[in-house]
Amino acid sequence: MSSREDPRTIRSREALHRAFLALLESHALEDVTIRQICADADVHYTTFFRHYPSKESLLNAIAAEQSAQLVALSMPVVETNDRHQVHLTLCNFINEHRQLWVSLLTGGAAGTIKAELLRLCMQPAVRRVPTATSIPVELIVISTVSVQLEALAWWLAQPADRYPVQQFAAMLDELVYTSLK
Amino acid sequence: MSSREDPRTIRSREALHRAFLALLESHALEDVTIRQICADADVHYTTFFRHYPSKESLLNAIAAEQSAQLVALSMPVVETNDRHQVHLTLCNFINEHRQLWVSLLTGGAAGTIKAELLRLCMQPAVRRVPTATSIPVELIVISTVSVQLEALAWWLAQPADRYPVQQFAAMLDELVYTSLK
DNA sequence: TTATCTATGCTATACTGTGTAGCATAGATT
DNA sequence: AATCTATGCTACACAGTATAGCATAGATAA
Repeated sequence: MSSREDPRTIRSREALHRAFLALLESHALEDVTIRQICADADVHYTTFFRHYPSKESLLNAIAAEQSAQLVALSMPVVETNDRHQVHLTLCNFINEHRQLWVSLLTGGAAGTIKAELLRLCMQPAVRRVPTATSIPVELIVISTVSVQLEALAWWLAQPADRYPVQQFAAMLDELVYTSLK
Repeated sequence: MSSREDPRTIRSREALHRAFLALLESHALEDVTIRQICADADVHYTTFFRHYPSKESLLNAIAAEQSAQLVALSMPVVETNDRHQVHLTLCNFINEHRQLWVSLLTGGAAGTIKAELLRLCMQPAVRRVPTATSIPVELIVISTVSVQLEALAWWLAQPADRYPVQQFAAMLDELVYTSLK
C-alpha cells in the first residue's frame, strides 16, 4: 500500500485550483461556471464532480487551505501581545500572495474566508481575550476579523505601491485599537 | 393623463417584495428562484421580468429602499455629534423592522445592503470626518459601516430578548469608538 | 355605460448550467 | 507484465432563466 496520492489526482486538483483562482480575479463567483473552470484547467467536466460536489466545495477547500496557513503564521505572533507585529506579519503574508488574496477577498469568496477565519479564531480568542468589557467575546472576534478583512480588501483594491506594508499595518493598528484594547 | 401608477402594477410589485422577503427569511439568496417568488406572490412568472430584469435587481430595489430610510433617519442625529443617540436611533429602527432586517442582513442580501449604505454614507462622511488620523476617510467609512452591519447581524441572530436595544447600542458605541474618535 | 388602453395570464420555445451513467483508455502501481 | 484506477468521452435527464405572441381581465377616460 501507498499513502501518497495518485499523481493524476494531484494534477487535476491543482489545475482546477489554478483555473478557479484565475477566473475569480476577473469574474464574480456566481458568474464562474464549472464548465469554464474545467475548460481553462483542461480537465474534463465530469472529472470535476469526481473531486468536488460543487463549485462552493472547491472554493471552501481553497479558502480553508489559505486560512489555515494565515492563522498558523499569526498565532505565534499573537502570543507575543504585540499587535503591530501581528498586523505586520499578516500584511506581509497577504502581500506576498497578493494575486491569490485579491481573488479570495474581492472575487466573491470573501464570505467563505471570513467564516473559516472566524471558526479558526473563535476558540483561541475565547481563551485569550480578557472580559474587561461587557461585550461578548464572540462579538469582539466577529468585529475584529471583519474589520481586518474589509480593510485588507480595500488595501488590495488600491494600486499595489500606494500604501506600503508598514504604513497599512499601522492603519490596521489604529482601526482595531478598541476591539483588542 | 395620470401620474399615479396602475394599481395592478403596484399590486404585483408589492406581492413580489413580500414573497421575496418571506423566502429570504428561511433560504439563502442563491437558493431562492424567481419561479418560487412568483408562485408565492401569486404573480405569473413572465410578469416578473416585466418589472425586474433579474432577482438581484429586485433585491437591489428593496435594499436601496430600506437603506435610504435608515440613512434619512440617522443623518439628522449624526449632526448632533452624539454617537450614542445615533446608535440608539439605528438600533430602534432595525428592531422595529426586525424580521425585514433579519432577511436583509442574514439572508444573503448583506452585500447589497453594505454597498448601498457605503454609497449613501461616503459623501456626507467626506464632508464631516476630520482628518485627525493618517487613515483615508474612505477606509474609515468602510470599516465603521462594516462593523456596524456585522454587529447588527450578530445581534439579530441572538434570541430577540437577549440583548435589549439600550444594551446593544452601548456595545456599538464601544466597538466603533476608535474609528469615529 | 361604452370605448380604449395596458398589465397580466397563458402557452410554447430556446438556451444554459448542473449532475449522473456507462464504457473505453491512458497512466500509475505492484 | 498484470492489475488497478483516474480520466476522457458520449449521452441523457433535469431545472432555472429569458423571450415571443396572443387572449383577457381590469383600469382609465369619454
